[in-house]
Amino acid sequence: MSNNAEKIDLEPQYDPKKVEDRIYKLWENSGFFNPDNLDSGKLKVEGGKKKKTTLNTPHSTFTIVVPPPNITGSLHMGHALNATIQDILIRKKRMEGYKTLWLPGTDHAGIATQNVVEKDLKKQGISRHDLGREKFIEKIMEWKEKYGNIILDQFKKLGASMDWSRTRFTMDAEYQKAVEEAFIHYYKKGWIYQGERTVNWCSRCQTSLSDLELEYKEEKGKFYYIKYGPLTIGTVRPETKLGDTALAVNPKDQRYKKYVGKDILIQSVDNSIPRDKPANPKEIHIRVIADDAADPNFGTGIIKVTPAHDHADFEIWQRHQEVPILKVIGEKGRMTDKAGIRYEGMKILEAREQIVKDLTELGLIERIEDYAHNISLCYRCETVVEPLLSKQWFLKMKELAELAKKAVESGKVKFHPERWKNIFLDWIENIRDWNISRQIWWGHRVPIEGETDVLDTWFSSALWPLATLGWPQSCDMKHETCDPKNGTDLKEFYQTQVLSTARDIINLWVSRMIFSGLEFMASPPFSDVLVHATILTKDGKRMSKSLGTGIDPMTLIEKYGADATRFGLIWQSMGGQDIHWAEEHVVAGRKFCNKIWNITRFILLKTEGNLDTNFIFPFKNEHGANAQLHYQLIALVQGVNEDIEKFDFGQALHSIHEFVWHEFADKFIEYSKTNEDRETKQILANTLLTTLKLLHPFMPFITEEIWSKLPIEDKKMLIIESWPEQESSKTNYIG
RNA sequence: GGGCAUUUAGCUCAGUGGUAGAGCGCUUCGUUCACAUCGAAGAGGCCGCAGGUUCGAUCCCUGCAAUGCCCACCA
Repeated sequence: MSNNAEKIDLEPQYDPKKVEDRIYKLWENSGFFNPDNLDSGKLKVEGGKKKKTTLNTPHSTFTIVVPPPNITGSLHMGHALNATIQDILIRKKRMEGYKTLWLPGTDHAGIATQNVVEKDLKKQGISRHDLGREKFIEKIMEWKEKYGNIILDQFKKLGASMDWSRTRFTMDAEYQKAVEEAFIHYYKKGWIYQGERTVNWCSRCQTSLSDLELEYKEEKGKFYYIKYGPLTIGTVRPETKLGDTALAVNPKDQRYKKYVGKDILIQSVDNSIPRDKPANPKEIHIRVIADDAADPNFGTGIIKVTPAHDHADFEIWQRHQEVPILKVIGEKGRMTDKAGIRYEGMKILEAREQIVKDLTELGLIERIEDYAHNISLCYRCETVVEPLLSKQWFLKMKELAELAKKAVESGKVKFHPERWKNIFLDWIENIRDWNISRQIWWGHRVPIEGETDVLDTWFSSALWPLATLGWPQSCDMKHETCDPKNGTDLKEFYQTQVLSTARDIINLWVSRMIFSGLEFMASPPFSDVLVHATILTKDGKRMSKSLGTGIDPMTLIEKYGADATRFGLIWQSMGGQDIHWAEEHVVAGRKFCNKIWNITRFILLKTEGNLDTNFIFPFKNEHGANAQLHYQLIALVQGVNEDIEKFDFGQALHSIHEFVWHEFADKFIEYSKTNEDRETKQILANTLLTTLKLLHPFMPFITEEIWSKLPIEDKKMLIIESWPEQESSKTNYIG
């Protein structure tokens, strides 16, 4: 054997560095990432028989659109896991003979990107206002050219078999057309309106935010009891007192019945407050109204109504329009002139401090209690978000929500694990109109003459599965009228199959894609939503770059190789449970690579480079080691197929690992050292080939590399080799 | 205030109505020609707590606790 060792072109140890980039280039050059180069003719469509799977795949295509990462981002562990999962699905389906499309791209990420570039410019002492809108957007485009594709290159390092010829960006010219088309469509339907309402305002980003773009933090504050004439009101925000225009009590509250509908006299802290006709500048009148929003059991049972600075108060105002509205906090987070000369220009917290002092001096503070409550923060910069009266564009959600709800309830869209369906339903059933305008510069302009606002980033990403496939150019709004001559992608690949994503954007993104697809294409954009695990630190904490608790997947790939990294990620993905990240499983992955490598080495040496795969039933001994291993392999193939269809990737990988290492290597290979008959060698060869195929979606680089070194005639690349199907136990896989 | 998830070996996690499993770590032995990124053997668990159902529960039911995550306009 030692003579033949030289013929066997495998070093004793597997080195991913010598393999990965080279193999990736081979794949790219092969063109097999592009479905146009895949022949789906060999796909077996069993006559009328529906396979029992969770995937609804009646077509011969299999499509996944990648959740487009922000151009500001770099790959984090969540991306790496998600990309690996999608690659497993795509690679398996490709081997099964489907025309697979995995469509890559990036999101312009309005606020996030604007913030990053602004920060960058600030280092040079430049503000976006110095540049002006046009120049600033040019700067962003420059920035995008430089850094925007980093994350896509990182996907390549991970082995992602995406069709790069179809890479999309949400600010592409065609994509902008799609966004415009969608807006106009809604507008014509009367679902888009402009209105002055309280919105969530970030005073740092200088824009409104939707409810979903908020984060919450518990804050230990004070609860102030303030005298209003004969009454006492509790509040955590005494500075909004300056914007009070009414007091509300519950209509059933006997204590305050006599005040309802009457004006009461209160002392003002600043005689410059421009109220209506103050009889005495130091005293103002305020109306007491009855409204169910007041809970008699909370605080004193009285609400101070500040319509311009509180969502609930705004709703009260909508029911009692005789009440005036007074905007005392401005867009920059400072008190306005309406707050009075004494407070004008102060920041909110300064004003709060000052007014508490002033009220105390006037003897108007009854008492102060400690109080814990949630404050809202901007999800992009963590500034405290203010409810603020503002003129914005809104999209009516009633009918769109109903469409999406029906699709999910009827099972046209399935969530995996199923419990995430409830997250979607809770949101969609209590939905409010969507504030779709943002007061930033980077994004899709609201397509209305004279408008300076841009659209919410999520308005455009809601169209991702449509716009990336060519909508609306190739399609006249209705699925039936798609003209394949204009753009075959939409017709061929829509509806896509699996949408794999992190849980935190289920409503921000997934829900909105569902109703967009239903509205514009009359069918959901995907049949299955796979909500993957969240990767946490070993202590169960959130991975955070700023806290230094994040793990960089690129570091892992550098250290252990991409296959080992993928192994570690998938090994820990069991049933969608959160992952408390443990690097030792990547170590195990690297060891497993080496094991597979050496199993191959052994078999090539053993067979002297002549792989004999011509095994024919029956076995010489149906109860012998050869038969036993073969039947175990058949069971493995079936289990792995079932597990992947159920999205139990971790389970599938555990099964393969167990078989390869402990059954194949530890037992059978040891057995084969003393049993050198032809049948044993055939089983060795067949088992190797089948396990390489099974492993390819999980560990694509090493399996492709090994495959390329196997002495087999008329060999295809492993990436398009036939996937081991579940067949009867008396069938030969290979051949 | 609601809801969801988790709680099993030192660590990260599988698992089943009937003497508990993996990976990593640890101990001992092994320089046999695939692999020391290896092999063999081994130590190590009142399967969160308290009740209940059952002949029998880690697994089913109830309650509790701890941790994490979502949602909610209680001023």
